Amino acid sequence: MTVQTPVRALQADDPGQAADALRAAGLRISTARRLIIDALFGVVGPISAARLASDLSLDESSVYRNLEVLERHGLVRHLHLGHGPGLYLLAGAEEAEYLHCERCGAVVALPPGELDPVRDLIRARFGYTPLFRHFAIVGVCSRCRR
Amino acid sequence: MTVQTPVRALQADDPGQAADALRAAGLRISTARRLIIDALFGVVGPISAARLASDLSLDESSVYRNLEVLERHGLVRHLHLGHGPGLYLLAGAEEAEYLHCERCGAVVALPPGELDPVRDLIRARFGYTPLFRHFAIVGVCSRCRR
DNA sequence: ATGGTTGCAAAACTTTTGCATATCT
DNA sequence: AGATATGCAAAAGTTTTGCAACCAT
Repeated sequence: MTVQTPVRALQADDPGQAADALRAAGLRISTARRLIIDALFGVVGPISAARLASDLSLDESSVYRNLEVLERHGLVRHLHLGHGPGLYLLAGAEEAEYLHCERCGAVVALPPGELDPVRDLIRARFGYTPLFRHFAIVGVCSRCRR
Repeated sequence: MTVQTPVRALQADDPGQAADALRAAGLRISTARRLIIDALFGVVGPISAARLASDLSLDESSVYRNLEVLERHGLVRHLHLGHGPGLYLLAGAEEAEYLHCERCGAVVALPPGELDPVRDLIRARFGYTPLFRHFAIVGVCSRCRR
């Protein structure tokens, strides 16, 4: 119901810029925070807090707290593919939206804009503007559909 | 990833029919089960297991187990509006799909078929068939969008 | 030095499971 | 009687919170 607004939308193309932006915002760059930032820049897709914690040997609570800070400052966002934990990824340029096959688990990241016709159609017909950014579109891919 | 298939799709227009159908399927009609069925027929929209348990003075585990049985037999389904607990409702004729405003919490139930053009558009462009039945479309309603 | 951060522990929240008892047929 | 369902307790999975110790600035 309540949507957190970023304190200020930071942006970064690499871990160094991210750290600088955070420092400029008055935040510290602890070892854990740097590890998490590096991991997010180094990983391919969205990743769970549990996996980050395990990969980086950090406490999950610390990972969640860091992700929350990074998210509040606009460097990170998270999404839900369906059931299971939230998945975190860098915010910014590539604001992909996701399709998720609930049969085989396949995930397709759509470049921004690809879903605009869908959004327009739903807005025109129902007066709702869907935000597929936070909750993926769940369905079945063509292969699983037989 | 795994989708439970109903043992056999039962159908019922009232609590009595539901009970008969369950009995015919070899299940018992306990007090708790009858209460839950009655409540689902008596309530307006989707309802959480916790609310059912509290309203009916039943244990939550019993409610979840009953809902799982009813769901497996095709009398009940559940959906997710976003964060928060799953919401249960009668399956059957009115297989509505839902729009959910994440600002104000408004929920709109769309009659079956209303989203078909959207489904077709997504299938045509991306080779995915969205199933908006289990995960609602989350977005902002026109009023909240200003 | 001081205040932000960390790990650990515990709790909150949703859902599942084990088990002994009670209930339905 | 016999199988099924119930309540209670506990656990699993995800996320949040309290707190003392620690570390970045």
